[in-house]
Amino acid sequence: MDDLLASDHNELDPLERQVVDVFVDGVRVLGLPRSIGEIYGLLFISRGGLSIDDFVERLHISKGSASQGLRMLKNLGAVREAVGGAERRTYYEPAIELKRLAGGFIREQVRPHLESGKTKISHLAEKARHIDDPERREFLSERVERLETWMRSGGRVLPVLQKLLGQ
Amino acid sequence: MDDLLASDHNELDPLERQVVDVFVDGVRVLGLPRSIGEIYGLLFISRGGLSIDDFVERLHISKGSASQGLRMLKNLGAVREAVGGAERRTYYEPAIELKRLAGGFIREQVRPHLESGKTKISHLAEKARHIDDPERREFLSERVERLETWMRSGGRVLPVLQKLLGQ
DNA sequence: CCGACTGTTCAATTTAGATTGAACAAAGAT
DNA sequence: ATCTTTGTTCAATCTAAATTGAACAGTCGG
Repeated sequence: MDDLLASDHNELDPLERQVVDVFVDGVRVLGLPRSIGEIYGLLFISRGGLSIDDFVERLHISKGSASQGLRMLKNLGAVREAVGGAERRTYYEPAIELKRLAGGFIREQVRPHLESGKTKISHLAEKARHIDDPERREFLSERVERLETWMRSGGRVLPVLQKLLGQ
Repeated sequence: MDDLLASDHNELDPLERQVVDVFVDGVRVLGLPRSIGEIYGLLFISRGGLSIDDFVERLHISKGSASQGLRMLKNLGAVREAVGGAERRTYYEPAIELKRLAGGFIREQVRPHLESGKTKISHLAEKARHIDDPERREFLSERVERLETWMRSGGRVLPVLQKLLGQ
């Protein structure tokens, strides 16, 4: 609307760059793509909301990357669309409560794997039960049972984790 | 020593394959390479120790992969060399206590990142303190402080995690 | 209705990092 | 001493996944 002819030297200043890098590192540990870290990191040290084009210009990433990254971050509950703006353009704000971030990650990335793992393992348990050779059956059943114990431990740990991270 | 002319159809049977796949999935969630999951998975459902060539033959991976994978697994405390063998060849056995596995992963993969993160963030905090514009300084300091809080939470959670996973 | 603006999609490309395999080192066996 | 057996190293290669960007869909303004 205003600032026609916006000049294009919106480079990240050194401090911003460093914060973004911290998040890039952070998400890599979690197995998420770098762009996710960059986008969330930039949001995290910016006052007010940012639009897609802000990410494109300041991080030098493509519009496609920004769009997909923001979608994932929304799914993780790490980002929300700013409300109330009478604008057409949508602005994004970061969720900055660790509890919420951890919760989203657990819900979207951890639980699904845990669940599918449990399923596969219970199929394994069934198969193991029908092995002919008794020695082999016993051994494999014991190991599969151990896997089941692990999964249960995992399931029990997650809620505690979430509770502990809510301060 | 014996079995000269060992025939080479040591294919994984379906149940073994499935167990290995569970571990392949598992390690991917943890951000570790597939070969790590294959090697550990095969050990996990095998009685007695396995040698490097067992992994090469049965998993169809290269000797290099097996060697590097076993090294990483040793560092993680997930695998140990079998003792007592009068053999030249070294045999490997899996550690199957979840507590030990989780402990190794936390020690080798999580803590280092957490520590380096803490360092970077305390540098950031220092930098933020010297920003001229008071509004910007206040905002950035608050955000960096929040990062420090996150790191502390992370640090506090790990021991609890380890305790909970020890049954 | 048309044109400008905003955001999404997905096939093609790029890239990070996992895997390979040949050369090498170490340590027995003969 | 030489050959064999076992395991490691690391530059080259391969591959899975992230990123790009052009085409597309939707929507608002005039």
